[in-house]
Amino acid sequence: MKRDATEATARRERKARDPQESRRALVEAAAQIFNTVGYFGTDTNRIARAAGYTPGTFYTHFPDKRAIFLEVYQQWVDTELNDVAAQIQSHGPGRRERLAKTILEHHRRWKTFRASLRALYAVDEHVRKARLAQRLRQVEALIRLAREKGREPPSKARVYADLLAVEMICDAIADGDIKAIGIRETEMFQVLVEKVGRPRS
Amino acid sequence: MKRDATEATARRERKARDPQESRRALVEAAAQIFNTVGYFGTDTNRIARAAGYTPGTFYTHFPDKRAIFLEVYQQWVDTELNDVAAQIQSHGPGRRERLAKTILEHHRRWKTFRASLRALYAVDEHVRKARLAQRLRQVEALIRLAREKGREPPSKARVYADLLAVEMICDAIADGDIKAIGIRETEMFQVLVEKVGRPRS
Amino acid sequence: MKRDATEATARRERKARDPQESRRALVEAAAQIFNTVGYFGTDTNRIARAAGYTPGTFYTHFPDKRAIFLEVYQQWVDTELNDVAAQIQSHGPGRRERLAKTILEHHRRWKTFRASLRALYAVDEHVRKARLAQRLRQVEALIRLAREKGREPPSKARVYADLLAVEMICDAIADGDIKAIGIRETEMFQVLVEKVGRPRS
Amino acid sequence: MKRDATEATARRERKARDPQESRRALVEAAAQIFNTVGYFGTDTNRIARAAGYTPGTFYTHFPDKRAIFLEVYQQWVDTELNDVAAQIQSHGPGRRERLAKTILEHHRRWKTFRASLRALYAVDEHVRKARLAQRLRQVEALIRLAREKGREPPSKARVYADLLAVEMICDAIADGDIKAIGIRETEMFQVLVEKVGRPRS
DNA sequence: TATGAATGAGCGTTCATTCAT
DNA sequence: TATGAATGAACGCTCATTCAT
Repeated sequence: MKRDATEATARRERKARDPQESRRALVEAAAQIFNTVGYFGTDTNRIARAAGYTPGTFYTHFPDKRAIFLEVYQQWVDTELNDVAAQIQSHGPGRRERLAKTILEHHRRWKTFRASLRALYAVDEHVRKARLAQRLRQVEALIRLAREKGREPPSKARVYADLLAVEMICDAIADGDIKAIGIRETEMFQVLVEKVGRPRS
Repeated sequence: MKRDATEATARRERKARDPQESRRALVEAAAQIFNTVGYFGTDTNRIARAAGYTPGTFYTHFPDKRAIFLEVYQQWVDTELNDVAAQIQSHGPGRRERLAKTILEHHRRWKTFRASLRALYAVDEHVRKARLAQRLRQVEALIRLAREKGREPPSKARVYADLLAVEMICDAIADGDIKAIGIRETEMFQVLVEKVGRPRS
Repeated sequence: MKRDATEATARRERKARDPQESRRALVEAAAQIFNTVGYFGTDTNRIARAAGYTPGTFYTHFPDKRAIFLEVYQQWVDTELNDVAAQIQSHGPGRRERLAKTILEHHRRWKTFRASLRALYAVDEHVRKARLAQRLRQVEALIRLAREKGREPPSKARVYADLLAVEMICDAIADGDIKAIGIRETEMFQVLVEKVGRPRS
Repeated sequence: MKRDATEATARRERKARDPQESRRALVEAAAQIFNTVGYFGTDTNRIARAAGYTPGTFYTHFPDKRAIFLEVYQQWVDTELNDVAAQIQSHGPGRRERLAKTILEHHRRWKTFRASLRALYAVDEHVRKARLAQRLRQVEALIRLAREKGREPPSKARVYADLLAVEMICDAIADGDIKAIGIRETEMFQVLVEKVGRPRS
C-alpha cells in the first residue's frame, strides 16, 4: 500500500490547455495507479499530480473518485473487446492459442485494477450497475460473434459460465497463483485454451 | 460506503471478562461488518463497538486490522471445508445438487467479504500468502477426497480450474449477476452442478 | 500536561490564503505551544487550531510534527545569533552586561522549548543532527567574532565549554532554580557576565 | 522511539511475592527503559512486563508513571552522590582526574534519562520540586565537603555555577557532541578536570 | 480550465489507568 | 499482592473534496 515515486515521470509536463487532453492524461494516470495500489490505496491528489496537474483540476473533469474509476473501467473493457474480437475473427492454426494469450495478457496487465473492481462491485451500487452493463455487453458480443461465424448460438448461461471460467483462470495465472500452488503454467494454459473461442452448444 | 447503525444490535452492556469470548465476539462482529461494507469501509473502532467493546479492546486481541481480517478468513474457510467435506462424503440421489447448494450458500453468505479478500489479495502480501495457503489446502483436500472415494485422482490443474469455475459461478449467482444479465438461476445452477463433485480425470 | 484554552486567543476567523502567512502563523503557534507544554504535550491538531486553521492544514505545510519543531528551532537560533552578534559588536560601558542580558532573555523566552529540544535530542536522530549543526554554527560564529575583533581566537573546546556554561546558567536563572536554591539572582548574573564576551585565549 | 525486545530478558521470571523485590524490579526495569527511549517513549505496561509482571501490578506499587520516574531519579542521585563523595574524599595523584571520570561515567550511563528529566522539569511541577530539592542537596553536600576538607567554603552561586558547567560538559561528552563538533575528547576532558573538585573561593 | 491552499471528518492505533477476580 | 482484560480519550496523520482566485 506504499506510495512510490514512479509517477514522477508524468509530472511537471505543465498544464495542457486542451481539456480533452487533460482528461485523457488523468484517466491514463488513474489507470496506472489504480492498477498498482488499488482503488482504496489511490488518492485523487496523487492522480492529478501524476497527470501533471494540481488536485483541484481533477474535480473539473470528474465529479468524484468513483467516476474516474468507472471511466478507466470503460476504456479497459473497450480495449479488451476490440482485441478479443480481432482474434476471434482471425483464422488459421493456433487461433485459439492466440486468443487465449490475448485474454491472458489483458488480465496480466489489469490484475490489480480488476481486483479493485471486484471489491467495489460488492459495495457500490454505481460500480455494480456499470459492471453488469459491461457483462451483458460481453455476453451479447460473444453470442453475436458465434452467430456471425455461422455457429449454433450457445445459451447465455453457457457463454457466461465460460466467460467466468476464462476470467478466473486468467486471474489465477496472472496473479501467480498457479505457480505458487505448484501447477505448471503451460498446463493451466491448456485448460484455458480449451475454454476459449470454442464452438459449442 | 456509508456507516449505518445496524451494529447497534450487537452492542453489549459491559465488558465480557472472558478473553476467548471477547475474541470470538470481535471476530463475529468483524465478519459481519467486513461482509457488509467491505474491508476498506470498516474501521477497527466500529468493529470493537459492534462487539460491545471500546476501541482499545480491539488491540488487546489483534495487532491490527488485517489480523482480524485474516482470522475471519481462516474461520470462513474452515467452515466451508467442513460443510463441503460432509456433502462430498454423503451418498444417495441428489448428492451433487446438495453439494452445489452448500457451496452456493457459502458464497451467498460471504459475498462481500470474498470481494474484499480478492482486492486485498492483489495489494497486500500477507493476505496473499494466507490465501495461497488456503487455496493449496483446498486443492489438496479435494484430491485426497477423490482418492478416498477410490477414483483416479485428477491433476492439480484440473481440480484448480474446476474450483475456480465453481467459485465464479457461485459468486455470479450470489451477486445476482445471473438474474441481472437475464439468465435463469436454475439454468446456471445446473451448470454449477455439472462442475461439482464430478468424477473426472 | 493539561490542555487549557489559552490558544483561543490566536484563533482566526477563516483561512488565510497566503501560504507564506499560513506557514508563519503555524510556526508561531507551534513555538508558543511547544514552549508552554513541551513537544510531547502538544498535538498537531492543536497547533493548527491555535494558528486559526483546521487539522489538515498543518500537513499541507509540514510533513510531520517533528518538522515544525525543527523549523521553530531554526528560527529561534537565527534570532538569538542575530541578537547576540549585535551585542558582541557593540561597544561602550556595560557591553558585557548587555550581552549577558540578551542571552538570558532568550533563555527566559524559550525555557520550555529548550527543554523539549534536549529531550528529543537524546532520542531522535533528526533532531540530533539539526542541533549538532546549530551548535557547530554557534561555535564557529563565536570564533569568527573573536577573530574579527582582533583577538587571539580561542580553541573550540574553550568556546564550547563557555557556551555550555552560559547556557546552563541562563537556564538556571530562567527556570527560577537560582532563587529556589537560595542564591541571589544578581550574584548569579555576575557569574554569567564573567563567562560572556570575554577576551580569553 | 521504537520498541525492541531487549527487556524480554527480565520477563517471565514469575511473580516475586515479596513486595519490596517487586518494587525494586519495577524501578530497575523503568530506569533501563526511561534511559533508552525517554520518559515519553516509555509505557507503564512495558515497564511492568520488563520487570516480569503484568500491567496492573505496576499500579499496586506506584500511583502513576511520574512516581516511578521520580523514584528512579532519587536512586540515581543517591548513587552518584555516594560515588562522588568517595572520590572527593580520596587522596593522592590523579584525584581530580578520577573524580571527573566518575562524574562523566554517571552521565554517560544516564544520558537519556537526564534528558527526559530536563524536559519534564520544564513542564511538570512535581518533577520540578523534586529536582530542585536534589540540586539543593548537591550544592549543600559540596559546600560541606569543602568545609570538611578545611577549605574556605565557596559561595553557593560559585558552587552551583561549577556544578552546572560540569554537568553540561559531561553531557556534551556523553552525548558525543564533542566529537561531532570536532573537538578532541581528551581536550574537553581537561576542561572538565579543571572545573572539578577545585579548591576555589 | 486550472490552481492549490484549505478543509474536516475520520482512521488506525496507543497507552496510562482501572477494576473485577 | 498480582492479574490482565478492558477502557476511552487522545494522537498523528490522511485524503476526497471545496472554493476563491
